[in-house]
Amino acid sequence: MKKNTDSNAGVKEIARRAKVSTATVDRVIHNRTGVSEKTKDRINKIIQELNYQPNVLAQRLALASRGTLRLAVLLPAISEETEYWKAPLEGVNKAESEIKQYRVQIERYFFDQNIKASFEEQAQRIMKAEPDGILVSPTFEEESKVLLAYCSERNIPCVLINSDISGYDRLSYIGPELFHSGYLSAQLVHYCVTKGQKVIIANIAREIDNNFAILRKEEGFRAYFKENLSEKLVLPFNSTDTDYKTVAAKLSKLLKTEEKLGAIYVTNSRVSLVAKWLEAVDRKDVLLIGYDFLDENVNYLEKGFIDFLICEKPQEQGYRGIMTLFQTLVYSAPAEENYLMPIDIITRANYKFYRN
Amino acid sequence: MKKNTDSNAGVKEIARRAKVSTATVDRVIHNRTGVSEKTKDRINKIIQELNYQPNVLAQRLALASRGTLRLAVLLPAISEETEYWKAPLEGVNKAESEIKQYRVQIERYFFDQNIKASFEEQAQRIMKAEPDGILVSPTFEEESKVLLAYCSERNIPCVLINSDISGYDRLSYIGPELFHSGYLSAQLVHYCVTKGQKVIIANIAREIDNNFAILRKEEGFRAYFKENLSEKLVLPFNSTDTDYKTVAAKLSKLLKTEEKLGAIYVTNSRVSLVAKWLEAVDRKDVLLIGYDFLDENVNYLEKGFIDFLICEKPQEQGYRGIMTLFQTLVYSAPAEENYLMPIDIITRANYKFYRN
DNA sequence: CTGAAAGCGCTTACAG
DNA sequence: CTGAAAGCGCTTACAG
Repeated sequence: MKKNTDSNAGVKEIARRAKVSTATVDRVIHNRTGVSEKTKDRINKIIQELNYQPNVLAQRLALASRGTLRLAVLLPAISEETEYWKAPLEGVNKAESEIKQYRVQIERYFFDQNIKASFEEQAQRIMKAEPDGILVSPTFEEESKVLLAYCSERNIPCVLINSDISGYDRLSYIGPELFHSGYLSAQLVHYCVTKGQKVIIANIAREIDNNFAILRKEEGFRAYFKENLSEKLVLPFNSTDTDYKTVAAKLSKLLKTEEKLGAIYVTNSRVSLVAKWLEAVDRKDVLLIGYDFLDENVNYLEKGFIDFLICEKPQEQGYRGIMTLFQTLVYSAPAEENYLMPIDIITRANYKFYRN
Repeated sequence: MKKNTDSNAGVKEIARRAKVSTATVDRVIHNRTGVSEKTKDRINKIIQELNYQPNVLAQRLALASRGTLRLAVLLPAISEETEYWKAPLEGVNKAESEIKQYRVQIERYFFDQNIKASFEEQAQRIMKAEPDGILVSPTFEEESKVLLAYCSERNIPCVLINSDISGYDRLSYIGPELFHSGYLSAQLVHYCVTKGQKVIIANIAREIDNNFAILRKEEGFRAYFKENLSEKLVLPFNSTDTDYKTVAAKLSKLLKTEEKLGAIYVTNSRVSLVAKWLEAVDRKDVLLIGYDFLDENVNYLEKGFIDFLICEKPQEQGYRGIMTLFQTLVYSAPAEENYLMPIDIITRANYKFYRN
């Protein structure tokens, strides 16, 4: 077996040809100081000639002798209310198991989605811990900005997942493009309802007015109707109570005054509440669209009460977030500023093959 | 910085505790012969205690000193007829660039999808070359079986992508689950057409009767109609001519006798031919579903003549195929016998975010 | 059945 | 400004 053909020559070969040591070659490769212009040029020329590609394996292995990299992750806690956040965390775990060889340590912090102060508190803890990189789901805008400012100041890379904060320094945003997510849902509704049927857009969340994700999806949804049908067909439904009983009562009330109901679009993963209600009032004829590949939702998908689940790969968001931090910190690899997730459509017929 | 905490002790630490050399530890780890039961047990116990996890990096780096691994890939050539096969090849290329550090060499062989003999010929060339592993898209069943028999005999791992051959030894099948792909399409049609409308199922391919993929999708499609509507609504359309002119003429003829046409389901990537025809006869009202994220198809998706594209990640099939061979050959990692791809639904509203 | 030693390709602390 | 040597954690050919 040949080795050191041009295509896989290493630092040794370069050193030999340049009549220097591998240490000097290494210095040039990494643009470190302390090499005379003359030798630098000579070495660079040889690197060009050989089309040198570093062996990433060996690089990482050698790097392992350096200190541990500490990453902090700040995510909503998994609550009874929603298991959504399990998925990004699984993604983080998967990434961790892949890179733990390289002495990466991940510290996990959780906050209560409904309590602003808990976010603030955890953010403070992170800043005290001084990690090398941060992954955060910026549920609360103002409090997130504090964290982003801290990172910016100390040059700590910070990746946002699930929702973005504009106008602030961050390494990368990894998550859905919300407008088109709503727009797509409207398109599906359009395909499935008959002329003149009304559509409910249901926002079910503790906070709606500050919930950028919900508002943006609604915008996209309405934009489609404006372009292709009429906004008059869209009936708003808002509930800041998120328990089944209240939601069901409110929906029943709305139903009384509305006979030509064709579809309901729920702007988040609470779609199972509506599905439960549809089951209770025995209305399989109403098209129901909502979010996220959660057990309960899939359950109603199977039964036929949910027609479409929209899903934006939450697991991959966590996974890719960690990997992005890692690549940046270890190899100074450039990161995509906006990594938008695909908008997956899941039905009763294809959910068995879905991979988060 | 600590090292050798229990969680990242290596062979050295094991050797120290067992009072043997690392070579012996290595033998035990890899179940090699030539170690006395007694020391074997002792070492295994320590491995358990320390919850030893090998450092994959170091493993691979050390392995690099062994010979080159030679993989053969047999795929349809990219033709003017369809650019579909570009994607799996790109996946192969991506995998190659990730693992080329480990001295893996990939030899690519291409055959003409329409010429059985060309498949045979290339298969012969591969068998002469005696590669360590094979990735093949088994377009021609009988000829593929010859290749599979060869692999089986010599214990060469073989991965099939895109379509499967049952009853033969192979390491793994990576590709779509065709029945549900057809079934899902029927479900989408069901959502979108109104009562009593007819649906054309269009098979456009040189060979139809031997084309397992097409037949199986049709089965799934019909099964849905049988369960939920009626098979009588399904009109067959077959064309073994794949040029636009012939297809268009045939379609126009069929259209004359059929007034209540609601949708057309094309069982492969030739959907753009039908889209072109719909454009020519100005029938945007007909729902059109077909396969694959090809430029031309996406073009018609954008224009509104294609409504849904079904896509089964062809690029990932190639990528994962190579990775599976690699993992198996290098680490004796177990492979999933059937790795079924998700069935992605792409529309005008989400195609911009799709990632093959 | 077992071990000492060299090697995979790169990086670094130290000495000059 | 430069180099010799050790090290990352694992594997292997060779010697006994």
